[in-house]
Amino acid sequence: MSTWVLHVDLDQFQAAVEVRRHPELAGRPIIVGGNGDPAEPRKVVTCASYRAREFGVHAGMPLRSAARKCPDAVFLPLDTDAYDKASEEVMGLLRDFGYPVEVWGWDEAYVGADVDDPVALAKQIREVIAAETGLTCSVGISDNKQRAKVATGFGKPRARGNGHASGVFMLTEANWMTVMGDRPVDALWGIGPRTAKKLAGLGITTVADLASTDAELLTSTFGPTTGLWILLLAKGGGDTNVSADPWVPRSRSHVVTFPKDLTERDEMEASVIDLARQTLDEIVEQGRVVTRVAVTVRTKTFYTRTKIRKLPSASVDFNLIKSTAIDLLNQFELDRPVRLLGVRLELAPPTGGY
DNA sequence: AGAAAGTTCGGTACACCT
DNA sequence: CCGTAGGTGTACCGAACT
Repeated sequence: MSTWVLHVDLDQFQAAVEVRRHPELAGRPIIVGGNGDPAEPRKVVTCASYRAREFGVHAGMPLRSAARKCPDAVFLPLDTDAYDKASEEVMGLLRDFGYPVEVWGWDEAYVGADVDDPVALAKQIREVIAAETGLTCSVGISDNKQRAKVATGFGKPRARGNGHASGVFMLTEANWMTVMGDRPVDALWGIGPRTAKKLAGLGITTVADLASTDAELLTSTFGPTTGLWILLLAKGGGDTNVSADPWVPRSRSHVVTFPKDLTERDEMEASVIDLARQTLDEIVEQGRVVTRVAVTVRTKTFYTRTKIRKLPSASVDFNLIKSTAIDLLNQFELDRPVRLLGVRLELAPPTGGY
């Protein structure tokens, strides 16, 4: 009996939730993002349905670009409450299987299970979620989280050929190098464009290249932790622990991108105060306390910097947090138009009892 | 006295998801 | 040449402090 890690990932989550409550939209290209206005600048696609992706639309793309590529799409605003609720439905069903469930955002979770037939379990999970919620998901199976997540990608509808695939893919020691060896390093979970570029500078471009690289070279380039970690990832290793403990947020933040850049300091201060107020209200509601305050500024030129300050002691005092945030804001030059402002509150660990 | 070594803090880079 | 959101987390580095 082995311990398996299943990665459950809902397909085109936000678009699927929208179709579920607006069945007449089924089959149409759907683009969820911003306030649902495709003409709105400075907003991006949060989720494109598979139908919309056929037009080259994908998450992170400016809404206006998406509108150009797919003018007939249905554009919808984000409805976070609806996604929260749908996510909870799914996570509840997953927990009902009786295995530890580690929730990873709205539409993903890891399930740790000691079973003889993880494929059968994966199929059951897909069936139950589809039957109970009308939402579809893909499941990746492995013995650690990173490899399971990579596996899910091969189970996704786009990766499936003409209706033959099950939405389940298993990736283990047995097929890891065969499947992954020739793929670029950024196919690994945790290696993005920057790290891939740095690796390319060392002549390392594929997963097999990376897996056979000398640990010494990697640690001297990426530091002791990251160097060994990416080597482990390339060999198919990863984090094997699935924890059902509830997630405890370390911070809470909000940023706002202005429709038009701000040039007046008064406006900037007002915005930072708003953000601080909103963020503080949310963390107070959750019974949390602030330890550090950070302010982010992004200028017209996309130059983005954060300044951060520790409070003398943990606090929920709005006046203190407000004045700290304004101090931080005033540490910036602020001589160029400001595109975005953000406030992040870092939180003390929750105190034990009640 | 001075070096060494650990801890805290501010700041940055980068990663992930939609 | 155009346009590039929002949210959260970890790693690392240098300087200050101990």
